[in-house]
Amino acid sequence: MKTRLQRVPANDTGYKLFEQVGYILRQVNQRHMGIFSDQITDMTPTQFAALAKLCEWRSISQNELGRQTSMDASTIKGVVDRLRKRGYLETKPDQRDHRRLILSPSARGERVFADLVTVASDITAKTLEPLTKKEQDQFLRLLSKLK
Amino acid sequence: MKTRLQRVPANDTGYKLFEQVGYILRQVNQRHMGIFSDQITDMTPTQFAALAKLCEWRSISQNELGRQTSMDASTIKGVVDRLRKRGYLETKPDQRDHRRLILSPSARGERVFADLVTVASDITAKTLEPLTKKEQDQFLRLLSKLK
DNA sequence: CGAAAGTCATTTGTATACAAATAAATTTTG
DNA sequence: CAAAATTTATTTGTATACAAATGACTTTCG
Repeated sequence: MKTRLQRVPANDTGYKLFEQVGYILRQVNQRHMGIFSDQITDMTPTQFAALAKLCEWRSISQNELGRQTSMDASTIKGVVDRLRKRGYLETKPDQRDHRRLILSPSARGERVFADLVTVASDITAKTLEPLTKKEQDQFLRLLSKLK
Repeated sequence: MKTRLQRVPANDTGYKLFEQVGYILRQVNQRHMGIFSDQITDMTPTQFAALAKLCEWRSISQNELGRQTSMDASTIKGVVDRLRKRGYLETKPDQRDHRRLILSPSARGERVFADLVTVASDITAKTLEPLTKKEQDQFLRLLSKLK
């Protein structure tokens, strides 16, 4: 049996890290992403969000897709590059506005997305599982106010 | 006046991205981190969490600090390296267990943390501002259940 | 019209975040 | 005790996430 490190904080600073909303948010997010990657192994939550919006819009510029999914220009670029590399979307230059890159889902992208919609709902359900149905509604209502 | 891109989704896939908890969580987290970096410019939320726990424990191994702050071994390593480089903490090898790296806050680290405690509470308050006091309690209670 | 301002996509740099592999040290077990 | 299992820290690789800078293009405004 080894001598263990101290198991109890030595110092009560009066600051409770565990009560800070940012810290709890981070943990909840970690748990959610764990559930996500258990159920969907070939795509990240961010990639899925981008693909979902793209399937909804059918045709959209890269930066606009970023705005629609709350990703800044450099983030959405990386996400789009990876989705393209895996054949989930196609790109073409905009003929009217030569700055823009127009994105569309590939047939494969649409198929994969359609197959994953149900799974995505399961993921949300599983994430909210610790709450009763009533609490879930309440939580989502309050959470949405904090966007 | 230029011809604008389509402003409305072309396709109703029946999938509501905006109702998925993971997506809203991400947005709330983004807003929170924005508030954080407005108020605390010389440290990230993650670095602050690590420093807070370190000031509480006074002396703790690197991986244990990671567990206490929900960061895996490689994440906490990077965070600790950056805090050390900025003089917020000191490291020394453990004499009893030669695998371990013992961390302690520097005098500067403790001073900076003490100064930031109030600001951190302001950040939490600001993050929760869209909710009434009653809703805030409710929200934190439900959020904590989802850790 | 033409200069100024704004937008789009890209690049670079920094900082989480986690998986997987590794080496060294320690603990557990047969 | 010695082999097996575990733990610790590190390294590598991939993927967000955002700030800041840039060049190309478009829009606005005087």
